[in-house]
Amino acid sequence: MDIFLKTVAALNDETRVLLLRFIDENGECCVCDLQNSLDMIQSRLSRHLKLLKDAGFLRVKRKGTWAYYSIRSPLDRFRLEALEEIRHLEITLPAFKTTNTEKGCKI
Amino acid sequence: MDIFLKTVAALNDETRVLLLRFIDENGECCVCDLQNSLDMIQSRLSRHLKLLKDAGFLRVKRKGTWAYYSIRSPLDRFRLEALEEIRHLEITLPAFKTTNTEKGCKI
DNA sequence: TCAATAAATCAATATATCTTGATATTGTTA
DNA sequence: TAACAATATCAAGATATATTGATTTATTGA
Repeated sequence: MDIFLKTVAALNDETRVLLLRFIDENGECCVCDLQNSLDMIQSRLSRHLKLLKDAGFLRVKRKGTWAYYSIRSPLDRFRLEALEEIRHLEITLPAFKTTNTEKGCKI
Repeated sequence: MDIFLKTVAALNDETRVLLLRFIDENGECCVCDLQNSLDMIQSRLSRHLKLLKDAGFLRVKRKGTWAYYSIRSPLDRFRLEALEEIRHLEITLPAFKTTNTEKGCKI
């Protein structure tokens, strides 16, 4: 029950649905790119990314000070169905905006 | 997005997950039977049943003053997957307790 | 029509979640 | 080691959701 509720709670927020969809479409993103692209402040992003990670939707890879978030794979059946549902939502996604390319943030 | 969030929000509560599971296992239930079986007060039940109905999980049939709730059918893919997930949760369900059989509450 | 019953709704309070700005942590580089 | 940058965590206030008891609505039967 607890794990199910945690999974469902992670989906129950517009910001997190947008994050899932954005990362699903754009692939691995570092937090700073998400900040740029989605125009959210860093603490807000960090919180939601942690929730999505703890609920089994995302994984993190660290390279130096950067954290790269991507859709966890493989996803179990229910989480995959949820993601599939999100893929079909009518959402206008903002464009991917990166910075710091010189320094190596974008892979 | 709104419908998806409404669907997910309906799942995001222990009481409602229990209700779905109970009605799924026992079939059509009237509110008074749910009160008896789940030991919940009526206003609380009524609220959660409405939420589940509005989110597309339940339907209501009225007979006189009684309201019989059952799993809506057919369910779309995502709701069905959610229900399937709930079917596999380890929950100790209380026994079905009915009253008023003489009067016609239990069909 | 009136009383009784089932269910829905409302109002108040309690609890949980989200947002923000500030601070802490971690890793990099000079 | 010190300064800096990216990310995570914390604390406070704002917003949303859940619970309860009281009230309302709808239906039945005397």
